[in-house]
Amino acid sequence: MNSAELSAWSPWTPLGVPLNPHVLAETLDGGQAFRWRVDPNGTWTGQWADQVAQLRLESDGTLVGRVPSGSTAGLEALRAYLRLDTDFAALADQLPWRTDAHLAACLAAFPGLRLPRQPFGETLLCFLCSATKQIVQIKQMVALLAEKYGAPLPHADTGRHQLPTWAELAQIPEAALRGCLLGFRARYIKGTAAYLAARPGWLEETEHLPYPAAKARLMDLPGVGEKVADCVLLFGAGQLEAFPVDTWILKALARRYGLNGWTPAQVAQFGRAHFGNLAGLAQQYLFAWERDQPREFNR
DNA sequence: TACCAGGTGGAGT
DNA sequence: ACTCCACATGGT
Repeated sequence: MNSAELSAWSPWTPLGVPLNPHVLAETLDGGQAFRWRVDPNGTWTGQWADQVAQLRLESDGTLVGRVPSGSTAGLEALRAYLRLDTDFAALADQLPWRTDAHLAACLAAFPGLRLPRQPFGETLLCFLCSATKQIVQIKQMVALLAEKYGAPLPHADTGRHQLPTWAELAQIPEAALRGCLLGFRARYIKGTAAYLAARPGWLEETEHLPYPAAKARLMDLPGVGEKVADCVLLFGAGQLEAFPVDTWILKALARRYGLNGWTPAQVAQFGRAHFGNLAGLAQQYLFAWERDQPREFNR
């Protein structure tokens, strides 16, 4: 990054939430979002919609952020993205950690973990890319989609792009999508783009439906099953009751709760019953903790 | 080299 | 309703 780029940012602004580096990394780069990168100095740069922002931790643990200097609405967009008006510590305190020692350990391991509110359509796109892929690989696919097919960002320093909109995706041949390392997921994305193109307003309506109705509608999309629908609603619509069951959650519940051999549907039902209406928040702690275990204890 | 990855959809029981 | 498996491709 050169000095001209540096001067294009607003001053660093305290955001009022204490964090540690581990939790910040888990929040931005732990499988919720796929468009944040950290430089060797510990400064994170991330993008969503037509926004770009930077985050870093002061030595006292204060989270500070900045946005492009010409972007007047940028700081408010960053606050909304991070849900700074939501007290996640208070929400976590409502989880049944007092009677669940493992959950208590997960909460203690990631103090201040939050669930950013990502753009709904982008969240759908990212999790359509996610099937049987590692997080680093999902990031790569998403980066290629933005680079090759997304509009340049306003206020951007060199080379930053938005993700392509669903209308734009509908115009891209499936073979071209496969050029973004999407593999068989290209067909799902193409099919979803066609479905949405034929139904103006469908996605916006779905975003604001109650959880069960929204989930049912999302599952009409090709490539969207229970898990992807729950991720889209948890990370892209703020539906904290959504409880995505992926391979890590299957492992976590088998090992830490004795649910060996349970199917994803059974685990999902257990999650709702045991963790309650904030099950999705509990899920994120369990997911983070499980992935954090040393490999030799984690296969 | 095998096995795994923030799964889904379709075919065959 | 449940089980099995193809689907692409890179990481570990």
